[in-house]
Amino acid sequence: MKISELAVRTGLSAHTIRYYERIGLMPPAPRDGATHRHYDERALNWIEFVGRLKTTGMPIRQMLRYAELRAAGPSSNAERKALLTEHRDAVRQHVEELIACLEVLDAKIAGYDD
Amino acid sequence: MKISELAVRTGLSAHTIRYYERIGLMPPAPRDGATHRHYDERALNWIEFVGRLKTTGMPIRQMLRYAELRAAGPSSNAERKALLTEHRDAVRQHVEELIACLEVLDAKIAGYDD
DNA sequence: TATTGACTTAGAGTGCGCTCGAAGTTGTAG
DNA sequence: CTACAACTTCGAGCGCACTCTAAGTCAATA
Repeated sequence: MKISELAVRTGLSAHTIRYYERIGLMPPAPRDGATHRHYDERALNWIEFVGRLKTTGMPIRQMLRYAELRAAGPSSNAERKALLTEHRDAVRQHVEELIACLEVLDAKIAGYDD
Repeated sequence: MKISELAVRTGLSAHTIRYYERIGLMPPAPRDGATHRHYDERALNWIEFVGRLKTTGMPIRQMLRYAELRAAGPSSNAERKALLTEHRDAVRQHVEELIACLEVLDAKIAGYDD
């Protein structure tokens, strides 16, 4: 697919997709006759996964590390797993924090009914 | 207390506390003889609450709106409650999203054991 | 074949939330 | 009384993650 289609399907702008490639967050896209980028489903899946990392608060620096490991092939599996595990644990902790904040918010909101 | 003590007790820097005052996120602190700021427990509580709003992803713009309502006194209670309720609902939704992402992460991590 | 719209690059600009530096003033400890 | 640490203001600078502009190239349609 063309970059415009990928943009629509991921909800990103074509600008942002090129930016991701430029910084190394996406592998260089193959070109139609050395000019226009074209993408397959794998690229779509990757962007969707990156989106989840982003939603869960992973900074781009760390995503770049993961992308680098991915590009290095299966030999990096152990390190990739470690990276994701560490991130998952951080996310779990953050969720706990948010739930605690929700209780404070609920109490504050209830307080306005006095 | 002095700004340095408030800084220690909130985990913010004195720079950041002054910045919060400058942008209107904190009411202007009373001064010791028109010079040094001094704070009471109420200021500490406010910063802690602002910290929870921050943790839960509220942008400063919206905090400013809340701070403004707070400064306006009890007549703004209804609007303050509405603002917090809206925010709480957004946080709840975000927590749901994070939990969904956690499932994806768990699956991905488990996949490395194949 | 001519036009139009989507693509390309390089680089500048934006908004957020601080964070720091400089230069000067004040309050306390010795 | 002196030294010095902590305070003050103002404004510049920073890191992040885009976001946009300009100027040019390419491809499909009328």
